[in-house]
Amino acid sequence: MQRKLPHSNLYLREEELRRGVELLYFAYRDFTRDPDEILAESRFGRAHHRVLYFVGRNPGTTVSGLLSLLRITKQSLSRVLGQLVEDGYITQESGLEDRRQRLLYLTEKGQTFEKELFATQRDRVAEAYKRAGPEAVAGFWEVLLNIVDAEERDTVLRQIEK
Amino acid sequence: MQRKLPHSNLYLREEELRRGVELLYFAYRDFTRDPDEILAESRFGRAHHRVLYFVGRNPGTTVSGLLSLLRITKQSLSRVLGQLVEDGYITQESGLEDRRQRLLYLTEKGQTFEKELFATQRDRVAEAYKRAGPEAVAGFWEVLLNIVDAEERDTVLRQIEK
DNA sequence: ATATTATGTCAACAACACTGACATAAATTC
DNA sequence: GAATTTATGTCAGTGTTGTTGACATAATAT
Repeated sequence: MQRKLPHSNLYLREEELRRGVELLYFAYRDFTRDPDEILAESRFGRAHHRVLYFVGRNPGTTVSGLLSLLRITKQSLSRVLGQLVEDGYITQESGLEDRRQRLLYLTEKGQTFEKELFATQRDRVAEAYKRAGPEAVAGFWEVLLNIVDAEERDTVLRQIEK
Repeated sequence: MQRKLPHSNLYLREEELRRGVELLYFAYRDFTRDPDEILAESRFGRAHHRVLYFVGRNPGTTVSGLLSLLRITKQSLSRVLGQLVEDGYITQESGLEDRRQRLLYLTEKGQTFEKELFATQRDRVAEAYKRAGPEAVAGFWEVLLNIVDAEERDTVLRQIEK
C-alpha cells in the first residue's frame, strides 16, 4: 500500500487535471493489452471481447440492450455478433413475451473463452487493488462513476451492482 | 461529495473486480466522447488527439519518444504526424546534439486546437473530482497508477509529475 | 388496417492499427 | 576510414472496428 503519488489540497488545478487525464489514458492502454494479445491469436478483436463480456454479465440481454451499453451502431454490432454466433460462442433465443427480440447467451465455449479473457484483467485489477488498499479503491470507483455521463450513471450503477 | 457506491471490505472478490473493469470501460467510453465529437468535424481522429496532447505536454519530444509513450508502430504514427505537420499543427526541428532527431512542437494553431480538445476532458474530470472529493481523487490516482504495467510506472510517474 | 419496433442485411467508406520491406542520413564503433 | 547501428521516413498490403444510408421482415402496438 505504498503512496508514490504526490498529494495536494489544490486538487482542481491544471496539474491535477492533467494527471487524471494521463493516468486514465495509460491505465486504459495497458488494461486492454492482455486480452488484446489473446484475441490476436484468433480472428477476433476488442469488439468481440466487449460483446462476450456484456453478454456473459447480462445473460438473456437483447440486441438493443447491448447496443445501448456499447453505444455503437447496429451494423457494427451485427458483424461482430454474427461472427460470435457463427463460431458457437453465443446463442440467440426468441423472446418469450416479445418474439421479435433475440435473447443472447454465452455457450459453454463462450463462457470458457470469456473467462480466459477476463482472467487477465481480473489479475491486473486485483493486484492494483491490493497495492492501493481499500480506501483508494473506493475513491477509484467514486471518481470513475462521476466521469461517466451524468445521464448514464444510473444505468452504470445498475450494471455494476448486479 | 456523495457516496453512491456500495462499500465493502472484501474488496478483492469477483464483484469488486468486475466493478473496476466495468467502471473503467464506461468511464473511458464517455471520457473520449467529447473530443471525438470535435475531431469528427475535421479530418482528424483520436490518434491525432493523442499526438497533439503529448507533443503539447512534452515540447521538443522526439518521434521515438512519442512512439514509446503511445506504444504504436512508427508507420501508424507517421501517417498521423505527417497530417498534423502538413496542416500546420506541429513543427519539426532537427535535434541540436543529434541531427537525426526530429524535435516536435505545437504551433500556435496546434496549441489552440489542443486546448479546445483538452477543455472538454478537463471539465469532465474537474467535475468528477469536485463531486468525489480530494480523498477519492488520491485513491483514483493510486489505483490507476497500479493498473499501469509495472515496468511503465516510473515512466508514467515522470510524465504526470512534470 | 396502419404504424411502429426489433432486428437484420447490403454496400461503401474512413480511421487506425498491424506486418514487412526498403531507404537515407547521421552517429557510433571497430 | 570503413562498417555498423540508430532515428526517421516511406511504400504497399491487410484487418478490425467504427460510420452512414437504404432497404427488408416479422411481430407488436395503435
